[in-house]
Amino acid sequence: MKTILEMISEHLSRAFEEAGYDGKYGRASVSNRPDLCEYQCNGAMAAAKEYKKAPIMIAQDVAAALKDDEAFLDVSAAPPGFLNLKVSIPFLTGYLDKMAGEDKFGLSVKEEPDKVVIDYGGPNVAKPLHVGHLRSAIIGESVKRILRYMGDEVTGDIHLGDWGLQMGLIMTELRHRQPDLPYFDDSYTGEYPAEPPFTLSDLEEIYPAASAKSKEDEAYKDEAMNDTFLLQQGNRGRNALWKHIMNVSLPDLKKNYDKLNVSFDLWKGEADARPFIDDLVSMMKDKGFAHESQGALVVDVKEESDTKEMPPCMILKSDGAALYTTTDLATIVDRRDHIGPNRLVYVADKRQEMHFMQVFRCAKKTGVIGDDVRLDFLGFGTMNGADGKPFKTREGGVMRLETLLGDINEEMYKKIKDNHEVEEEEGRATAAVVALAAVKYGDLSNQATKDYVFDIDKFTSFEGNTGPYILYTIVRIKSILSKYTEAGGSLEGLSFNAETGDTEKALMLELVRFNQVIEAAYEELAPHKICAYIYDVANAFNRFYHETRILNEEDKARKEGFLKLLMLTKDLLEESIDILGFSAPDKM
RNA sequence: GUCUACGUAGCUCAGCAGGAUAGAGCGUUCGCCUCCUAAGCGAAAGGUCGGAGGUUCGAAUCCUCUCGUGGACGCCA
Repeated sequence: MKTILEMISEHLSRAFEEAGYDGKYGRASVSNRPDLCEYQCNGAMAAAKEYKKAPIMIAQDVAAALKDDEAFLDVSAAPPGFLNLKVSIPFLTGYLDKMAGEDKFGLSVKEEPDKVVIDYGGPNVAKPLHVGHLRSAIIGESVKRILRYMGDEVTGDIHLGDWGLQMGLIMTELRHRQPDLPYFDDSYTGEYPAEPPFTLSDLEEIYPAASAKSKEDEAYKDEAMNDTFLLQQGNRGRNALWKHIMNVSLPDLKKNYDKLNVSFDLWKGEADARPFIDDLVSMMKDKGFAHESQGALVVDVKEESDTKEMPPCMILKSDGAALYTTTDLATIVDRRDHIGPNRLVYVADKRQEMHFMQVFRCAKKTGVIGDDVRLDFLGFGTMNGADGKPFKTREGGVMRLETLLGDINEEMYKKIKDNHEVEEEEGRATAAVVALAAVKYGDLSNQATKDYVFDIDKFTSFEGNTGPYILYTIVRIKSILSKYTEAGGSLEGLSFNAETGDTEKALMLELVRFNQVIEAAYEELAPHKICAYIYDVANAFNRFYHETRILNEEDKARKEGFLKLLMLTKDLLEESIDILGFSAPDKM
């Protein structure tokens, strides 16, 4: 169904035409002066030029044409040429009725859905998830859900970092520690042990140690690069070791993403792109796209319109090894052949923008992917601490995700316990739900592309524009509804009030915005628009709640009208937070 | 150096296909629980929208310049 603005615009367009003007000027928008009106149209001022007529005259003509329109309670022209509109209750409740009766509140889903692969998460195996991985997971998950909600067929792929220098670093460090392991003996032909030569916590300690050494010790780094190269060349021992690393690391990653309510359809990684690399490179050579430059194999991706230097896209390093552009391109081949998407969305740190621009251009230029496939890069900013610098623990180290979530869960649990008596188990479960909402909403309510401040104190205070505020609103509504049904009331067959109070109508006016908000969030891949919206809805509800005694209302029909409104508000908020990737408890 | 993003209240951020008095939250001050969860609601104070030009009837929003901050600029990912 159409958005409420589209419907109002249709009425306006008809009125413009009736008054002798072009209907294109009849575009409505939500009022920015709620004290004067609910919706407004500024078309008369734009039309003034074409018709060489004072805008106020045009506005008056249109207002006159709308005089008997039942959609409006009040239409007036205001200088210099605004059209101020108030909608009628039947028009509003008619729209709400349709919303309540239709799937997805009447959202017009895509008639021709796209087949989309969204690439997000991107954790490196063998490294614990830390706060830096939070954004890609949270934003990617929400964007995936937004795309799906609009009807697209979406595949989420975690795209593990499982094939780069980091693997070589781990192997090198391991070799230094345990030189006798058979994996490093190229003459060894027997079966390798089934048990990995390390535990998860070993791995988590090995990588940072190796990484630090490689930065100081040139020879050490060369060794790591050699191990990486051997791995990529199919060296038997290195590959057996690689399997161990994966087997130890993946279950832990899954566990952590589960806790975040983030899930992937595909757990592929850079390593899975490997089978496609050779053909890809040959093709680029054969067709003359790739050429040798400073020892490396590159594809030029400069374009006439470029205002800046655009370095060529590097396909192979001078030592012949593949690098991340190679695996990203090969991954596109994999996705093209096995999924056949017409859109690819990458959610990664915005510092990688140049890289993806090169990959996209190279893919299109070399025909790896057709021109009809849309390639999008959604870059997000850095998560900073309260001091405005990249987020660190108090000791200055990298904070593990588990630690962070654990801390917030604990704070949350205390808060719940202070609020009312709860069973330990129930309180803990609620705490986890609310804490996750706090973290996710805190991230998603900011524009993804900007850096944002991750302030633990702010997240544990839970006041104002926060996830817990949204949940609290939902919980309030749930509580009222369940009180009503427990007392024997039925929520079937209720209808909206034909006469409303101010805050009641204000809430209705928020609810009807749903469709256009979701569409905007979809178009711009902008979850923060949904956050801003549900915050407005929650505010409107809480104002209504504070001045309305719902269950004590004596007029039965009126009470039922309130309850109908509550149900729709609750459903809409719950569906919205589901799109954002979190959920509400029954109590808090 | 080149390119790029951003600069809005003390702090953290919305708003930007131009529109009428620039909005929230936190913090500060003051009210509101005999009533459906006070993680709430109401009110006050706080801004020359970095600066300067320009386009326009009208600019936080579009253009140019300028200052400041962050980021990216071929063998890491």
